[in-house]
This record gives sequence, structure tokens and C-alpha cells, in this order.
Amino acid sequence: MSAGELLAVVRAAGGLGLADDAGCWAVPAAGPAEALAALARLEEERSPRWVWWSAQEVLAPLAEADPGSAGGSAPRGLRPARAWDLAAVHRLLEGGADDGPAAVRAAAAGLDPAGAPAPGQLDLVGAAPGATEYGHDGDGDGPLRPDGHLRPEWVDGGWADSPARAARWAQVVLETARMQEHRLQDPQARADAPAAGSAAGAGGGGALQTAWSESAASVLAVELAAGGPPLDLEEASGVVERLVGPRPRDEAEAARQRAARDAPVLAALGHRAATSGGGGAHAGGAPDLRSPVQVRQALADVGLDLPDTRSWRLERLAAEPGAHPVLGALVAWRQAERFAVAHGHRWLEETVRGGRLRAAWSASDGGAGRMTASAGVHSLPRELRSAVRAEPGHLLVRADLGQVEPRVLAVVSEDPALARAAEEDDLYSPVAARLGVPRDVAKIAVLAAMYGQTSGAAGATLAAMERAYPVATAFLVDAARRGAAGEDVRTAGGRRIRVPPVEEVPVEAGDAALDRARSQRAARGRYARNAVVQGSAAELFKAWAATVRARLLRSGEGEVVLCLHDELLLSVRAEAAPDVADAVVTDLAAASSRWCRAVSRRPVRFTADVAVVERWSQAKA
DNA sequence: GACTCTACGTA
DNA sequence: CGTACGTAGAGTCA
Repeated sequence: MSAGELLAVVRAAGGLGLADDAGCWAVPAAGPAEALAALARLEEERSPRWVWWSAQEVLAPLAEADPGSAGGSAPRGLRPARAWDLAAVHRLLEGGADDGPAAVRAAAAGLDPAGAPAPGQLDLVGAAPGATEYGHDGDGDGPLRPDGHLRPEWVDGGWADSPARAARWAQVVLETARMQEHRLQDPQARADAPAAGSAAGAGGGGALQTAWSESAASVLAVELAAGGPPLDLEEASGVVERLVGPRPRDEAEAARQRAARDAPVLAALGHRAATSGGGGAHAGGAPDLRSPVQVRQALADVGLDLPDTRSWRLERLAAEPGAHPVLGALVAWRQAERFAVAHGHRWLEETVRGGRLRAAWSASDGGAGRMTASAGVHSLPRELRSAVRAEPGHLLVRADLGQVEPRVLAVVSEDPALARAAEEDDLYSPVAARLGVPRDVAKIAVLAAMYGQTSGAAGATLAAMERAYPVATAFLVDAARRGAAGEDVRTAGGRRIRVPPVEEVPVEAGDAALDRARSQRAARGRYARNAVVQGSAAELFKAWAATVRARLLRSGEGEVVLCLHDELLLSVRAEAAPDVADAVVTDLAAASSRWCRAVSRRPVRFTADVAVVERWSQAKA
């Protein structure tokens, strides 16, 4: 077996099931530590491409069990160099939310997903001994039903719970990967929604590359969950105290603090503050500031009739001469309240453990397949970023992709003029020259084209955009057209973006129904138009992140601690930081040119700002 | 308890 | 009548 050959693995109570092209076998292991040792040995000796239902399922328990993990917060457990994640590839091929084994197998085998066993469903017919239609199956309790679907008893886990059975389950895992591989390279299998780029749509190596990097991102997501951004708890607590006050010792004190925060706003509204004592939010008829309805009414009572109470509206009014004092007070209250509720003391207690921000990470979420994180890690307020701080002996390397979405648009649309603009460090300056408008107008026009914005200043420049970059514009218009018709689209790497079907409206329907249908179609169009760019950008980002991860894995110099759509944050040993910073740029060049070759005919330049910092908040060098 | 609405932080 | 995400509280329905 040479490096990179597929090796399927399944965990079971008494050990592991493994399968490669030569067959399947069981490896008994008394506990997770023994299982980890066995897998680590295989990684060392064979350097395979690991195949699993999901990285999460296999890797997360091993990380927990790693005996070398005591004290350290670096990634633990098995650190695979290569993976094939059936769930990740399934999401790529099919879209949708269900990426469990039953759905994955059904799609890979080209079976009707409706026939797949639902979770918890007993397959009485298939499992019944002597059932005639399955009588030819000499393996009545095997992993597969004669119709090709998985047997529900195996899906639920109970029946694969010995090393020997796990080995047979691993055989199924391997076979499913081969099926996915075939489908990835078969244009017929993906005729439902043509790919954005040319190469991926035509099959070939491009699709495999995407499957590999999406699988690597899946591994990275598990490692981010076990690691994550280092947070200086004392410093973070200081920031929170400064912004929302000291940590309350009990609920009564918390209520007093809330009342104290409310008081200035209520006073400006002409109300006496509610007396403390939790629950009595409406004392003296004062409005509940946390209720948008009551706030709007209260503002109306002082002569401010507003359509809603959004902060940007309040801020604009507050800035006017002679503005009502409640406006400024309310804006300040909103900021403090928001911070207290979303990133306050309770948040610190719940999400910081062992000096790291602990979150659940998903490698491909939402419509477009971006990485997501829970616990508000992706919406960490700027004020807290100074507390994301390198651990002793380490430094942070932060790297941002520059203008990634218009560059990605150049790739997926294969627009030669936009690709030429991407040669510049600042893509928008040649675009501005070509459009004959100032740079900031050009930037708005490009973004508006990608987001489907038609109103305001951007709308006026759209026509110029269309003349200057007809290929890119036509690409976006076509994606929007498909979306508006309720048809699926695909990203550059071939990710299927499911577009919900549009509602049919009978001709005799009233104006209101027709308006609703029109706005629904427009919304679907904007969604699809944006998703092909945003989703393709997510793929490029993950290819880059996977390349960086692989380098850090080989060198042992550090780890990825945060992925934020177009930004990477690494924790690396201090002495290695300058070299790693250089390497991240090299890795982008390698990953982006590989990605461009895989998904299109046109190379496009990508850039990154990289800096070595102690704190995340520090400016790029 | 599950759901929608409003709101707001990030990209 | 610019996209995506996660989160929280108020309010509604069952």
C-alpha cells in the first residue's frame, strides 16, 4: 500500500474495524487509548487516506482519550494527514442537511433517498428471518439490505458494536467512498445543477481535490473544537467588567445591575427607574427596554414616531442637532446590553476552558458551505479581540485573504478582464479605472453585483459594470436566474446549493400574493447569485487552511486556532513565527493555483496580509 | 416546548 | 428591494 491509499476505519466498543482494497479486518482494543495507538501506528506506517463516516465520529473520542494531552491544549489524538470524509463529500455532492450514513449511502449508490432507513426506524421486513423477498440474501443480518440501502440496525450503531462487525461496516465505508469518487467524476451524476467553473463541471481531478480539502476541513473542525483560540481569561474579564460591570454574585445583584443600566434611558423617557428585585420589569409603568415593541411605543410617547428601533436609525437621529436625549442613551444602552448578554460574564464562564475559547465547529454549514462556529466565536466583538492572546512561548500568526470574493468571481466566471484586475494587489483600482469612477464607487459596484443589490448608488454603476465585465456579470445573472426559478446551482468546486422551490401562484391571485411571489423569486435569485461566489470562496479558503494545517502538522511548529471565512489565526512556537508567516503566503500560492487549475481554466492571483502578533487585535504589519 | 420576530455582532 | 452565520429575549401558539 502506498501513501494516500484509502483505509476505512470504524470504531466499536471492543476495538476497531478496518478495510482497504485488499479486504477488511478487526483490531481489538481495550479502550480508546489502545485504539488511538493502533491508528497512530497505521498513520505512521502507511500514511493512508483515512475514510470515515465523519471525522467527528472517529477523531473526537480519540482526542479525549489521548494520554499525552494532560496540561497541554494543542490538538490531541490522531492527527491524520489525509482523509475522505463521507459526510463532507456527501454535503458537497448533494447539499441538504442530512449527512448521516443512511442518506450518504443512498445518495452514493444512486438510490432513492426516500427509501433509506430513517434514524431509529426498525426494518421489520428486512430483518425478519425467512422474509421471502430477501430470501436470496444469504446474509440476513449483514450491513446491507438487498435493495442496497443500509440496514437500520447497523446505522443505529448497535449491530456494528464488535470489532468483527465493525470490520464489515468499514468495508461498507470504503465501498461508499469509491461510489462517491465515481460520482464526483461523472458529469451525468451531477446533471441536476451544472458547476460554476468549467473543469469541475467536466469532471476530472478537480472534483477529487475539492473532496480532499473539504475532508481536511472536517478534520480541522474537530481539532478546532479540541483546541481553538487562546484567550487570556483575566484580560477578558477586565474588558467585560469595564463594559458591563463586575460579575454579579447572585441573581438579585444581576437584577440590580440591569436596573442600573436601564435607569438613564428610563429617566430620559420621563420614567422613574424600575425598583430592583428581578421580574418587576414594568414597575411604575416603565417600558421594558428589551422589548422592541415597548421601546417603539415609549419613543412614540415622547414624540418620536419610528418604523423600527434599529440602532443605525437611532444613531442617525441622535446625531441630528437638538435630538432627543433618549436617543443617545438608548444607543449606548443597546451596546452595553448586547455585550452583557452575548459576551458577558456568563459567556466567559461557559466558553473558556483551559485558556481556550471552546466552540463546536462545522466545516461546511449553511447554504454556501462556509465554516461556522458556535458560542459566538465568529462574532467576537472587537473589544474582546485583545484578549485573544498568544500563550507563553508562542505567537499568533494572523493572515487575511485580500478581496477574496471578487477574485473568486474572476475564477468561477472566467472573466479575463476581472482576472487581469486581480493581478494588482488592489483589485479595485484597475476596476475603477475601467469603470471610470472613484475607487470606493467601483468597490460598491462590484459588491453590489455579487450581492444582487439594485438600489442606491450601487444600482447606477451596475450598467457600467455590465459593460466592463460582461463575462462576470453574465455569470452572476445566470446564477440569479436559476435561483429565481427554484433551480439548484453549484459552486466552483461542485458543491450543490439547494434552492428551495418557488411557490406557484395562480394567475387569478391577488396583487398581494403576486407581490409576495415576486419578492420570493427575487430573494432566491439573490441567494443563488451570492452563494456561488461565497461558497466558492469558502472552498478556496478551506483548501488554503488545509494546506497550512498540513504544513504545521509536518513541522510541529503550531496549530490553526481560528478560521473566520477569509482569515486564519495560528498559534505557533515563538521562534518559528516569522518562518510560518512566510510559509502561509507560500501555502496560499500553492493552494490557490491548485484550486484554480482544479475548478477553471484561468489562473487568478490571490493575496494575503500576514502578521506576527501577540494579540489578535494587533494591526496587520 | 417549539416557533417567529426583532435585533446585532462578525465575514 | 445586499448575502451568510449564531445568539438572545420577547412574544405567540399549543
